[in-house]
Amino acid sequence: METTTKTKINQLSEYDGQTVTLSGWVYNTRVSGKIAFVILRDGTGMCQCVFEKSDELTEVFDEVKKLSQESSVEITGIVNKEERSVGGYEMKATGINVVHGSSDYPITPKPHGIEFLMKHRHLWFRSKRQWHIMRIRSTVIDQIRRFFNDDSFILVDSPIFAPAAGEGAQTLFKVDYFGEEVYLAQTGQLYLEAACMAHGKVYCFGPTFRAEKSKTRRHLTEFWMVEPEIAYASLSDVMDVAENFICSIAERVLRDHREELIELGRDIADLEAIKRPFVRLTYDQAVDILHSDKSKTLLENDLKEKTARIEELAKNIVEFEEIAKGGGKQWKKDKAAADAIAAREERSELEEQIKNIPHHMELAANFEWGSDLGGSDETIISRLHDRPVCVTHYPRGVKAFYMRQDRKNEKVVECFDMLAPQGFGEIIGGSAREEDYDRLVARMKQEHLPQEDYEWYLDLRRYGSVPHGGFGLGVERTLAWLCGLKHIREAIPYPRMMGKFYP
RNA sequence: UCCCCGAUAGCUCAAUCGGUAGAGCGAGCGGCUGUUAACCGCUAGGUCGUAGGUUCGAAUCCUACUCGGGGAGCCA
Repeated sequence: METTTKTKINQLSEYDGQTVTLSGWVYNTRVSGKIAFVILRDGTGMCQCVFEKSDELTEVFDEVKKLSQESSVEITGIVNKEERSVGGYEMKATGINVVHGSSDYPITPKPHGIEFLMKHRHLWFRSKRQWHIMRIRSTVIDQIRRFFNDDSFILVDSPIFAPAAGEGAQTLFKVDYFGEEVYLAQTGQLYLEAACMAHGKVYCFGPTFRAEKSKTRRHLTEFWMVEPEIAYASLSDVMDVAENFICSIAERVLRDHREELIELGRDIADLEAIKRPFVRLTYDQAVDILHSDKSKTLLENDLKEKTARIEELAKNIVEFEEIAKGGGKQWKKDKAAADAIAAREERSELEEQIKNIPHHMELAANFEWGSDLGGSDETIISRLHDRPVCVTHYPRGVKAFYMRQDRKNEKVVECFDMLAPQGFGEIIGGSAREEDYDRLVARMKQEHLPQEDYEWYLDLRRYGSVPHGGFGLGVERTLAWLCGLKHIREAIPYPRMMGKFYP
């Protein structure tokens, strides 16, 4: 094969009419008697390469006919604008070099089950949907760094091996550290507070580990968290930063990935609504909402809507199955069968949700001041709003020892949880930190924390203590929310969940 | 820790009341010059998750176990 200019698929518009070479992998092929279409992907996009059989190209054509999915190839041809083709450009191919012929690629263009896909995560990346998600993840992470770097935050990463267990030791992973017991960190915050007193504005960004025995669509045992910490900041200062931060991520993703979001089925209008001011509620107000008719009505309507939807689905399923079993085009039958499966899945999901609604109503109605908001309570609050909601000033007892006691109401602390809208739930948790030595020590005693393990932390209150605060944002939950993913496992390259660590 | 659902061809799923194991995709072969999950014809492909039990007969019923999915609690 002749060598020509090498280029990438996302650069093709610059080479209209020219002969170039693309290097990539075969995504799909459609071969007819004398014409063959090869969808090539090269990491930057997809391009349809068209091979027409002619006397000069007989050998090439025969080779193309045998191409299998995910073979790696270099294809040379003339670039031309083509409305019928996916990216707007296609290639009239004249030559092909098969770098490596693949055979029996496991992931076909037809649907697969989640267990199978997870076992093939290393290959699943190549599929279109996963490809979009990973690109958006990369942008989100870039924007996270950019936001803080542009605002003069200093990156100070915290250790992953952490000595003291602190609160919630049962959710930490134990590690043997040369014969001593240490834990995988579940936050870098305490370390960051120290760095904050040196640099003023700092952040850390890395993986974090939770040994929670949760098997749900919202949980990972290993996930990424970014945590900023700011000196001389009040709770409201910290919330301002958090709100600007979320807006900047939403804007950036909308700017750079509108097409991908649409392909993922995300409602763009929902994301465009992510504008300041966000809603701020105190815990007391949130509790009032839970007790109010508004919550009751929401859930009652929910019950009605879901019940109606189930009836609709039942009808659809019958129709789909009739089409699938009856005569007609095979592809129509295939589609109907696939639709029937999807409808069944949606139905069983709705049934599960309906089953939980009475329980959620009860939880909300009987919610007692002093306990933490549960998942269903958060869902109610966030569903009542079309932009993120910050719930502030939780009771002291349900929050961590380092959170700043409200001087006007000592029963609560100056903290906030940011809930993503439309029922998605918590993506940020943050607070002002207790800067007063005596109050902090008293609180540690209440929690039975061994003071000797925290002497270094208390030093921060001994030498030039100032009001300060920060928050932590879960990258995967944020990405899942932005992309409208049903399950968090798609938001991280190699998900680690309870009982799952392959590949 | 608790509750619900599932396991049949490489993949996704069928199999009516307990009566000889089926289809599509993928693979192989053949056909087709504009396909978009292409299409059409043919071929190969099975220890019905494991171990017991009921029965003349079990993919189907019962029990236990294993693995997977979802949810509760807990959490970002």
